[in-house]
Amino acid sequence: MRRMAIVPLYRHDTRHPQAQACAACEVRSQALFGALDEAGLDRIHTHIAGLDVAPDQPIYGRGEAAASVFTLRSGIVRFERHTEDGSRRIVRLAGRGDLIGQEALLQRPYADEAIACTPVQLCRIPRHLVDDLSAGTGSLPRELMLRWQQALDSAERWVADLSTGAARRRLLRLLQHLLELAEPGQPVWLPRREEIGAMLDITVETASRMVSQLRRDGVLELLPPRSARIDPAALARALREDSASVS
Amino acid sequence: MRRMAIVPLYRHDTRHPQAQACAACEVRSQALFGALDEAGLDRIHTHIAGLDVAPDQPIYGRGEAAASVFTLRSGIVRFERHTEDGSRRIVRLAGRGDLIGQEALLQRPYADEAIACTPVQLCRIPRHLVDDLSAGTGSLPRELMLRWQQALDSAERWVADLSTGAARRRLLRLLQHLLELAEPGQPVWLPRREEIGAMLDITVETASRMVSQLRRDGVLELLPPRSARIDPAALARALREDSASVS
DNA sequence: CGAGCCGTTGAGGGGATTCAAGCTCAGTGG
DNA sequence: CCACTGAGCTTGAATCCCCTCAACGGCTCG
Repeated sequence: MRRMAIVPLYRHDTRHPQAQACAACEVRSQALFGALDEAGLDRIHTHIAGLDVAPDQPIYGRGEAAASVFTLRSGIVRFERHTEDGSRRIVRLAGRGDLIGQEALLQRPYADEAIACTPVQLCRIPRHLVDDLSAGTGSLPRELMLRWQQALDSAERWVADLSTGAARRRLLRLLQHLLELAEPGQPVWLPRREEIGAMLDITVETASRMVSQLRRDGVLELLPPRSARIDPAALARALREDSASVS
Repeated sequence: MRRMAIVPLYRHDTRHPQAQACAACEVRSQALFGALDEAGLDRIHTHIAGLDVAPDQPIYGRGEAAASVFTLRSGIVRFERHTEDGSRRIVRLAGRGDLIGQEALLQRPYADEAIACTPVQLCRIPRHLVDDLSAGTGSLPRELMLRWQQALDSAERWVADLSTGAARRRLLRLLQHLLELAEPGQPVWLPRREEIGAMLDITVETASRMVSQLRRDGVLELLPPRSARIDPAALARALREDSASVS
């Protein structure tokens, strides 16, 4: 049901292996433990598990007892909620360097369902490890609050940008967002039409029509297995024209 | 433009007046400084300003340099964002006991525009006061993270509940939300139709039609100056029937 | 009392949904 | 090798919900 294989991390002799692995981490500068100095890293004696999660596999579920937070090393994760009538809505995305499942630090159950959109690599950080490091006088608490603020900002942007206006504009904004999440130069991940529907609260048919239309408009070029090349200039132009027609 | 009159707070001789005022605060149990014990309160030597803000008056604006956080003692506050094309969207509400403007603690500009919906009473807490109190070994940092998580949850619910589905259902969900924000037994605050529009991304006309319809259905009873009595049972029934018709 | 804001209601048009059919493509098994 | 299948995507046609435009009444306030 869930793939949580523990992958081997880089090891070294002179310092604690976990500290070595974290010091060598390619997202350390943006990730949570970027806040730790070398001495702080050396205090990491708890095992941090590296996980790979395949697309559409859950990382955790809403309501589950939360014992760990995760740093997203690569890939894209979506957060879903279900409404009482059974329909589902994607409320936010997370990308490289983001911290997810922070509820764990408060001994709260996870608030959303977190599911991998693309192949995902993450680091599972046990709650007590963060607790121990926070107890000191370091900058970790502030760093954590910063992540929370980032998540809050992301959720509010989801309301203002992706849940407002006509379907075409919502899709254009989504493309902008996906462009930011993608590795520079690489093609962007393009969600399934059904996923686009759950993100923008539109039907698969409408999502399909809008994507096709943007393809014809030269904003988008489909690269069949769930990705696309986006022309940023054409995207910006489309957004401008769209605004103009309204006002 | 903004009313920020400093109202006198209760004073006493034996302890620092601010500690006295906070200890006597009627929302202390839910508010931020509820986390402080008596000793902690005694360390509050900085002046905390009590403010009254009239409806539709801003508390702070997006992008403003943020020097203070606020505890909402009574009333309802809305958070707004503007999209590039000029339209505005309400992305979240805050009620009694909520902490607002937490970005200030991170030395970040305010992320949204915060505006009073009803007459609002709040406590303005300077950033350094929180910094000083956090430096100790108290539970304040954890308490702050809890507020952030609450805000995040509120924003995500805004996406899942108030930005999803048909207009009627969105309004029903909004009424539920307003019911939770109201003082028990008191009539709920009913936003202007234009505000309902900005909350649910519908037009004033649609908002008006839906409100009138719910009034005829007995869910709602208008109490003209911006408030209403809601029949919780009828509301629940309406939501159930609405779900049934979809599935 | 007129001006302006707010709320309501109607009529018409447009955009999204619904229902339906057909397409591509990967995987499976004869 | 190729029919068969099912999932995902696309497109069309009809319907419906919401938006747009418009007019009007109640209310407050200068």
